[in-house]
Amino acid sequence: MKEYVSEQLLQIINKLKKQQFIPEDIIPRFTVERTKDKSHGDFATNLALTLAKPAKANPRQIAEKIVSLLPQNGVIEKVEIAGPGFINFFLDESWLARQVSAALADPHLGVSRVKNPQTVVIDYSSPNLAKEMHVGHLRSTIIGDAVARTLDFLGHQVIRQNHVGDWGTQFGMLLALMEQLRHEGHEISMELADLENFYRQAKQKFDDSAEFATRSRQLVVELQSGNENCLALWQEFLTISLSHCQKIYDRLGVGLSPEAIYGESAYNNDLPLVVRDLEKTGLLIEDQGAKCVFLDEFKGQDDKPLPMIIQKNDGGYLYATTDLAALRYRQNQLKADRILYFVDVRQSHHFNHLFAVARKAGFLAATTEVQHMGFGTVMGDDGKPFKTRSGSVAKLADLIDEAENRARMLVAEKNPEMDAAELEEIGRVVGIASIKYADLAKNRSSDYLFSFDNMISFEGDTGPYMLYAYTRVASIFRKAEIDENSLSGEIILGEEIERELANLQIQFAEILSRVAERGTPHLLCAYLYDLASTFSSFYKNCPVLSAESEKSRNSRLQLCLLTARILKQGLELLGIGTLERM
RNA sequence: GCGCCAGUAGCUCAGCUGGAUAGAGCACCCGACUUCUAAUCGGGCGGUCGCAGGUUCGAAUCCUGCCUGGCGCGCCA
Repeated sequence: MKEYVSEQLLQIINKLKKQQFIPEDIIPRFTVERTKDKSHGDFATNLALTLAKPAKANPRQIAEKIVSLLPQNGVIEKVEIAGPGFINFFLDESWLARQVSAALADPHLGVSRVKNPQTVVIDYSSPNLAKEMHVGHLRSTIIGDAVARTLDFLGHQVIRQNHVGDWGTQFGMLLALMEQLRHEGHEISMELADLENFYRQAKQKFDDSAEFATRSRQLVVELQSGNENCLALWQEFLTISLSHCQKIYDRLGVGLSPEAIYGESAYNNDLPLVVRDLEKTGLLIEDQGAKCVFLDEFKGQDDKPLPMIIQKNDGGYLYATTDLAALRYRQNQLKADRILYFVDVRQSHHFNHLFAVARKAGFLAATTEVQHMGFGTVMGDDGKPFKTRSGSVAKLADLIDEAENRARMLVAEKNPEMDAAELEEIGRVVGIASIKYADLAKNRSSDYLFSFDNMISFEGDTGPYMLYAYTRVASIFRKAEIDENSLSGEIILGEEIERELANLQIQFAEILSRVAERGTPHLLCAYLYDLASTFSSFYKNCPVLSAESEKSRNSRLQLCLLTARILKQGLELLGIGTLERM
């Protein structure tokens, strides 16, 4: 209805131009916004204020003129002029009520699919397979996943790409260690159970033993030249490492499966083609033995253009080459209309550079959107990147364990009589919800402080609060023993809080499209929190099952039902599961 | 040195394309459970929006300068 109001105003602007009230060539930059203060109605526009200068008139008078030109309609019940010349719109209550009914009748909750679906490639998670997943992968994984789910829900064709680090020099020492251990008669899969430890061992040997280091380098060369034994060993390593990742994804409820895996090694054969294509465009320049691309827009020290090194002086390729190959593949093979990278914000320079080179080289169509959805660092209490108590990088598996344990203990405290199995299940869901909600609720691009105490607290704006709000609705329906599909009848918005709740419910669609556009799930979190807390007030003030009339009871049950559905759907888009009781 | 990002209540964070009296949560203080789960709700306390200029009818938001912190800057990813 925001669009509806904007539409009406645009027509009025045209009328004002015809009347020569304002000059023909003026394009007013006005906004229609939801108001913060209910006394200002549901929407407000600053149109009259922006027209004051071109019309050479008092904004309040202009506002009156605009209001007089507004057509009668069933959407807006009342219009007021306020302050310096704002126009406030009050939504018609019965219209609002009908919107609620319509959303309830729609399995898609009143959210329409986009008219022009895009093929959106989403690059997220992308862990380095040489090591275990750690806290640094958390944000990419869950924010990327939430955006992927949202785009999918809106009707886009989403292609998830897990650009795992499965290639490079570090694999030499890992393979060398595998080889050695096998030679000594160890069971490799056992040794790889703790990947982190395995990596440490390999690194240690690499640093300590010249012989081992030589063998490692040799294995890298063999691997890259396609030696079969070497590839088999490498494949074995990947299989185990990928299963570690999949375990984490499954625990976190992240929608990444082996199908999404398309790692660095997948582009090996494309790398020479990237060089070939770049040579054709004349962009490739040899500098100090390395093949580079220089763009004037990217300058380093001394105002000299910064190179993007495509091929090293020893013939080896770098991440820029792989990233270019990936862009090329996503454009040509996957037919992407839009490509999103959920990668640490510290790489923003690299991505800007990359995108510019790719455009210049013709790897990207002019219409293809490509965006680096950078995210900030997860910090510890000390304001430094989050570490464990022992000072090492926190493994995701350990983080999840701790969240689940803490959640289970708190749930047990609240429900001393709950049986172990249910406790386990609830602890699991609450623990994961806590981690994910705390992260997703923060603005993507800035750093944030990781705190178990804050996120698993059962008070305030937390994952557990959201889950709790949902269980309260669920319990009404359990108690009422009614089939939710049998509900019908008119929605009555008698109480202020009911009106507020309905008003929020019909905003779901516009929130989702903003999340999809900007890649910012925190907007959805804020919205759902708003919905949940408004529901809590409603729940307190408006008896549902014991409402004063059957009509009111029916109406309130429907408000409850829509709240529950939006909460469940919204949390699902965030990748957070719900519980029927807790 | 150059570039990017950040600085908002005691703490953690929102604040949309410049809009009305800068908002939440936590903490603290008061009040509310014979009634659908009090993991809740209502109220209070708390802010020179880093500083100084500028643009504007209007600036936390845009521009300039400065201060503080973080990050990045040729063959790692």
